[in-house]
Amino acid sequence: MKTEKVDKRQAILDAAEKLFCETGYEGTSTRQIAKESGANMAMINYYFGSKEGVFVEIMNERIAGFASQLKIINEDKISALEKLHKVIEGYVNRIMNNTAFHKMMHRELSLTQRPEMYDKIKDAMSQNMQLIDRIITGGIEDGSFKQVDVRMVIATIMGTISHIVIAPHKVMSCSNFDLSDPKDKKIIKERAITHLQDLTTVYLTSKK
Amino acid sequence: MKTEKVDKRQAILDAAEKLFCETGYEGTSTRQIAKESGANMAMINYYFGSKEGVFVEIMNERIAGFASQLKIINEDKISALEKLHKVIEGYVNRIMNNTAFHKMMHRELSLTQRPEMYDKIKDAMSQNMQLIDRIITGGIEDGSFKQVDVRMVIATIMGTISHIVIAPHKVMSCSNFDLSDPKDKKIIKERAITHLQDLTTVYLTSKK
DNA sequence: CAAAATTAATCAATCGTTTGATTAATTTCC
DNA sequence: GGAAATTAATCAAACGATTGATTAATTTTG
Repeated sequence: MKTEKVDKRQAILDAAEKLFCETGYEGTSTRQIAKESGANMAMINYYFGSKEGVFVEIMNERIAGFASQLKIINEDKISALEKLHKVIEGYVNRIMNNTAFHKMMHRELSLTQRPEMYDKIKDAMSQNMQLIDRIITGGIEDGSFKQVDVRMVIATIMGTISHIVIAPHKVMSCSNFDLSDPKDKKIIKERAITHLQDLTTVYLTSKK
Repeated sequence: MKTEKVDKRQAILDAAEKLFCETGYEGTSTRQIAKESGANMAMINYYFGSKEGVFVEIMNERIAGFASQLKIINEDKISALEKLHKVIEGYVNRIMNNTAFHKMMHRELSLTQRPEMYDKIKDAMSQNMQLIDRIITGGIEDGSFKQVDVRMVIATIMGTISHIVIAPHKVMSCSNFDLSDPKDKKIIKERAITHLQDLTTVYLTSKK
């Protein structure tokens, strides 16, 4: 029995995601998607209505998966700093395990073309920021953190992670790291986590 | 005298840059560029050979302008921390005065399609990183900075700025900031500079 | 006038989508 | 249970529209 014939619908989604990540939405044709997935071109419209329908489906799936993971942390009975460290670890892992999609998300965020998508990504991002905001603000209020520009600290946490993913790897590190190599990815992940945890600890708990 | 008839060539470049920023390279047609610039379609190929020729021209101009500005700083006879603060200020100003182009650059960086462009952006970014690297490394060597993961600190500086520019503004700040409003832009710029200078100071010069 | 700039018209290629037909699977009915 | 009817999945071919590019003719300019 071959594993070949699984699900044409899913094959289209997989191929489309890969191509969208690599060459962008406008840069990917339905014919490429059809060829890459092994499906007939008509199947794209049959299942998803349109090319944009495929895109929306992909983004919705991914965003839903993203949102569900992080919320429990803020309810833990641990210190604000420990919460923040947990969020950093979770965030780094999530993004660096989905680098291609994360790039695509950022690309979409910098376009004005598909407002529906833009709003969806914005909302998802907004939720994450609010979560971190509440943790830091909580830490400030209970005196364990000093007074800081909370939104800027959030920009630093999220921005650092994004930059590591987006910037070319040979630029990031002096040696020849490669994020597609699982071994190197693990090393970079740990460096990122260590750095951000250290940075936030020093910055948020330093005296005066 | 009308300001109308200036330079068709430049009009094409201006229109193309605006459109490329708004809707991406693949998402912009030569006909749109022609209409927006008031030039005939054939003029695009007449002056630049091809659509990609226009794009390359725009990127080259911008990147050249970018690279020329920052190098003097490292030769100043000031402390490593002061150098770093100057770099941060210069970097924030440069990027936040060219948000549209910066978004486009990042978009291009996340695609695999135009290797020539990719390499060009990579090299420009690499130069900037090396500059910052030398400053921080210098500070560590002369004992004014503590031992840190230099490349990660750079990712934090650059990533923070990028995130402020790329992330939706209503998400960044609690109130309704708008980067296209010069007044709000100035406020955000100063917040960003203050934050990053404060952060690097605390982090790089903290004891232990 | 000659060179440069600009135009409208046109090109082949590709785009996303739709069509009508065919096969495979499922449900309905006697 | 088995023929008939219905639905779902798949296909090759073609659709009109748009793409980037080019032509040849015309206008502008020095």
